Amino acid sequence: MIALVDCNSFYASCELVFRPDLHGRPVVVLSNNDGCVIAANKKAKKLLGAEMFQPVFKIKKQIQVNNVVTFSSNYTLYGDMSNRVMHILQNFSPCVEVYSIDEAFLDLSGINYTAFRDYGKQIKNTVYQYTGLPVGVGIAPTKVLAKLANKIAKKQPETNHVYIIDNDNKRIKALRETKISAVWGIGRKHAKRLQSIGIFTAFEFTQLPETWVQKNMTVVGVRIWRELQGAPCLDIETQPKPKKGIATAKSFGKNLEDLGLIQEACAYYISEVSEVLRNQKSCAGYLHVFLQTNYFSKKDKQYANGITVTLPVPTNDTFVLVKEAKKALSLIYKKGYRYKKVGVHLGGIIPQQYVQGNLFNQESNPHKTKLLEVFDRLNFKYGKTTLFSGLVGTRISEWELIKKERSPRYTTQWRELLKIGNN
DNA sequence: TCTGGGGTCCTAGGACCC
DNA sequence: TCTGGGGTCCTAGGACCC
Repeated sequence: MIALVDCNSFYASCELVFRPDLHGRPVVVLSNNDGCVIAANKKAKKLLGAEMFQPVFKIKKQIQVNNVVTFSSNYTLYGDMSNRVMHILQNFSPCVEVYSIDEAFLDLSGINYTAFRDYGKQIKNTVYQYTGLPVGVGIAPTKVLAKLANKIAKKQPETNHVYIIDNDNKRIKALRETKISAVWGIGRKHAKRLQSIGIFTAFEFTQLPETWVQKNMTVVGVRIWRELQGAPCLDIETQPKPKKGIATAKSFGKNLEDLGLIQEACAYYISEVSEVLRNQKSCAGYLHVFLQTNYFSKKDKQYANGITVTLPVPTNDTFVLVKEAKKALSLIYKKGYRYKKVGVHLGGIIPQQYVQGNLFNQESNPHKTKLLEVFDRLNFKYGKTTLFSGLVGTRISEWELIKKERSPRYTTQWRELLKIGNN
């Protein structure tokens, strides 16, 4: 059996842990640049309804009228809280797959099936006791069914946030009650397609012939189809696979026209992604850079372009990558536009130890490798921008995103520790 | 005025190899 | 009428996830 543990309204819950004064109030968390709502607690979902994931300016009124508390996103906090949760879960199974920032699959083989209910409760209670975060637990024979069980645990209060599918009656019942669009792995397109041929529930989907599913939804669909019938096709992946691409692209706080500033933002993103690259001990073979104007704007002239640079030798050296990125950017930059976003993407990623030099390039410089190690260590210990390349510049506030209402980084910065009392 | 960001997997088709 | 057969690699596009 497999358990899926999922934190409820994760971002909003993280904020509430440190703001008990807000309990019972509607709370939402906003995207980068405070543009859209990306998370909401139950209360806020109820009040804002389907409108929820709209851009903020469109639902400003409802937010005010309903007295909704808004937070800018604080990924440092969410990331750290997530790590704590995942650590706790390791105590409940030697085989844990961290599936996303707020959910994990646990292999429960070896646990007696009569004990699942207690075990699920224990997981839920322990996570809550240690972190203050509420979770739901779904237990079933396959991943897709565990996802489904988790959904039921969340929706039906009488389950007390733990639901188990451990026999065929329960499985069929769950399938009948689940809309096809709510099945994990079936997105908008396939849902529409299925509905058009009269398939509305997960159960009806399982009644389709396998050949139809294979033909119209490829092997991906077949796996879901089988898993819904209780046949496991998806393994639990304990070891995170090294990333095949690492990207970052963010809107600016305001539109930029000046190439120099855009290059500095780009250099900053490069230092972020190359750090990730070094962390997983890989090198990138190519670099893609793109920039674009604000495509929502009706009055601005529009322009978007991107360029891919193959690196002479795969590298994870921030300085080399920044230099290449800046050069590339100057090739696609056109004067006279108001740019909204720049992005970088590292690809062609291979393990560090497989990097081959080429005839015209020196082997990498050992001093430089040491230097980058020191970079990463200091920035890990004292915060992201303790040490940075001069190519990034010091005008970050000119392009940085707006985060008006970011909460303190309670758990990772000494200066931002939660204070209790008046002094 | 204001509109998120970062990933994965699969398939088909083209270009190429011997 | 019949025109070889078996591969790999790369890319673009589509679908999905959180």
